[in-house]
This record gives sequence, C-alpha cells and structure tokens, in this order.
Amino acid sequence: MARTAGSHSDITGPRVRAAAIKLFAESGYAAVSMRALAAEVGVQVGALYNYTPDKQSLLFEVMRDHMSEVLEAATDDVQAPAIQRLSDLVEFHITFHATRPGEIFIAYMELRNLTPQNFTAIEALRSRYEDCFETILKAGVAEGVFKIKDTKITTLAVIAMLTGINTWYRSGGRLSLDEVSAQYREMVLNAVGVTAQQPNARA
Amino acid sequence: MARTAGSHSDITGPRVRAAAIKLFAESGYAAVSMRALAAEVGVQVGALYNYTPDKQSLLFEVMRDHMSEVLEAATDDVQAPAIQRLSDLVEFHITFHATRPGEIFIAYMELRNLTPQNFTAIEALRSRYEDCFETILKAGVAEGVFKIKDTKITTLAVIAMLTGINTWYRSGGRLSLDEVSAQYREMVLNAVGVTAQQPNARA
DNA sequence: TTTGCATTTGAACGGCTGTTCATTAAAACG
DNA sequence: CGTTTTAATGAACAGCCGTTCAAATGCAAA
Repeated sequence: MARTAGSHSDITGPRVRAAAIKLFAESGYAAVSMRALAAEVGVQVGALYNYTPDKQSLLFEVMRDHMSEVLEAATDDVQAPAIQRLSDLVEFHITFHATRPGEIFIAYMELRNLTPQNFTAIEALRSRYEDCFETILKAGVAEGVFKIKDTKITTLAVIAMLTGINTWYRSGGRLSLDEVSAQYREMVLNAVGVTAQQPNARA
Repeated sequence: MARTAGSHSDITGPRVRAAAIKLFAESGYAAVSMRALAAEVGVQVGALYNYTPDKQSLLFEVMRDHMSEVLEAATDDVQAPAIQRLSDLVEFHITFHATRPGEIFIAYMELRNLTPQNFTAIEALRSRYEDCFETILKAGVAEGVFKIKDTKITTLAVIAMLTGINTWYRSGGRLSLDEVSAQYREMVLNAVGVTAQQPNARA
C-alpha cells in the first residue's frame, strides 16, 4: 500500500493539527509520541512529516497561532471607562478560551518544552497579552477607580485567576459560562479595588 | 568498581529525592530520564533503584509528601474572625511555598503524569487543602463580611491566584516576600468582597 | 488513456527508555 | 582481623523514540 483512497492534504493537515492539540493537552508534549499522534490521525508515522518538519514545530505553531488569535480577537475601547474595559476583557478571556480549552492548556503548560528560540517568540506574544491587562489597570489607577499598589503583580494575579478556570470548567457543568463570567468579572473588579460596583458594567 | 568510598544511603537517599524535585520541576517528569537523574545525583542508573521501586513512585512520593506537609503546616484558628483566618492562610500559603518552589510546581504541573491510582490519592489531599479555604470563605459569608456568590468557584479562583505566584516569584527579585504577601492578602480580601479593610488584619 | 504529481506506506536508522541483576568494593560489626 | 551487610557499578534486556526515504499507490490534468 501507499497513497490511500480519499487522502488529501487539505484534510489530513488540519487533522494532524487537531490531533496534536488534543494529545498534547491530554498527556503533555513530552509524553506524546509521533506514533501516537499518527494513530490519532489514522495514518502512519512517516505521513506526519508531510505536515511538519518535526515534533517541536508542531508544538510551537500551535502555541504561536493560539497566542496570535487571542491577541487579534481581544478588542479594547480605549475611550471607555477602565471598569468597563476590564470587565469586557475578562469576559472576552473567559468566553474565548472556553472554545479552546486544549490550546490554552498547552499554551501555559508546555512553555518549558519549547526550544530557547521558540520560547522567546512565545514569551513576546504572551507579554503583549499581559500588557493588554496592565494598560487597563494603569488607566483605572489614573482614573482613580482602581486601588492597586503594583500593576505588574496585579496583572499576573488576575491572569492567573482567569487561566485557572481552564483546569475545572467544563461546558455542561454545574455553572453556565455566563454565570462563571459574571462571577469572575465581579471578583476581578473587587480584587483591583473597585468598591461601589456598577450593576451593569458590561457592554 | 562497585560500592564507592563514602557512599551511604543516608546521604544518597535525600540526594535522589532532591535531584528528582529539581529536574522534574525544571523539565517535567516525562522529559527527565532515570539516567539524567542518576547523573544529577552523581551515580549510575542502577543505584537509583536502591531508593525507589520505579520512576513513578518518585513522582508520587514527592507530591504526596509535599501535600501532606502543606496540610500539616497549615493552621487555622477557628475562633478568629474570618477576615483574619483568610489573611493568615494566604500568608501561610505564600511563605510556605516560597521555600518549596520546586515541589509546588510539580504538585500542580505533573498531576496528569500520575497513574490513575496515585492521582486519586493526590486529588484527595488537594481537595482537603481546598477545603481549608472554602471553610473559611463559608464562615466569612456566615459572618456577613464576605460577599460571595459561590464559595466553590471563589476558592478555586483564590488558589489559582496564589499558585500563580510561583511562576514568577524569585527570592531576591524586585519585591520582597513580605511585600508580595501583603499585596496578595489585600487582593484576596478584596476579591471576596471585604469592603472596609482592617489596617492590620494579620496576626 | 497516459503522464506527472500528491500522498501514504512500511521498513529502517541510531539512539535513548525504564528496569534488572550478577559482581564488586566499601563499611560496619564481632 | 574476618565476616557480614550495605551500596554502587556496568552491562544487558526488550522496547520505544524522532526522523528519513525509496517504493507504491491514488488523483488530476492533458
């Protein structure tokens, strides 16, 4: 046997990527063999190398594309009050990542499995995302509505809080995504020192 | 060569454990080979098996002992007001884990590399620790000082926030441990809806 | 129908994996 | 000092690792 009936790069390519996301998220990059990946795709090992130069690139591209998509999708109305901007960004983060549980898991669990060069590239993207938060926190401080001692620490704390959702949230669980989002928006605003809360702070 | 000069299980044993913590934290369980571990200890592979039945036990015992030590060290004065109890627990968490950066990293990154049986055991310990927080949150709600919609979610959010510290805090960095602790205590109390904050809430 | 390209197979490569064990040397004990 | 116990070596095991590539086959265009 050689080429199989119905095989096409437009089909297999995305399947390779999807399998990588699934297995890397489930078992971790180091624990997933190229043979296991091939089995998930339904193909022999050699065929994978039509779609990636090596295993490392597979990881890097998943992370890079994910971070790029996050950065592109995150919008921020710099004219709006900081409370609303922060509330909107929290909601965006939660709803966006709810549709990509595998990617976000990989993006923060597999950093250490990147080569130094790839790590640097991902770190730069990650830093840009952190800046989205910190910029808003600084604006809130300037407006006098956030009480924050150190915006850097607070940024990391907020992102850690949000990223943690991903370890337990499952769609169809006890709480709807809207409920989760609403509670986190409240907790985040509380954490940054917003005292009297707008009853309808979201857009 | 066989037994080496000065070799003793009282010395090598702890060194094996320390090397496991160091390398597992640095590179991840799956990426660390028994040979790399042996090299770190300064010994040949075979010698490791005088100290552990297998690699998995090494991981499990590090996690189990860590969680047990956390649970044993965490004190809680149930007579005290909830605000103080929470503030104390946050401070405990931060200072305790600051001395064990490797262990905590492993404890929350390597869960998926545990066998199902070992996972269940660790999950039970982890759940007991979460209960320490949730119990206090419930007490605070009963006292009327915490404004929380769902204590379970809030517990997870608080723990995620605290665990996140471990990804960036390095002793000797920009902020002292006391400063970090103080800021997190404030953020956590804010997050649970404490409005007017005691200037000296810590013990 | 023939030709050429796209796609996969299946075998092979050297090297690394966790684990075992007979052997050997140091340490501890009497 | 002689014996026993302890602790390490180093070789070996079967099996998996990421990666390569000639050969084989399906598909699309001519």
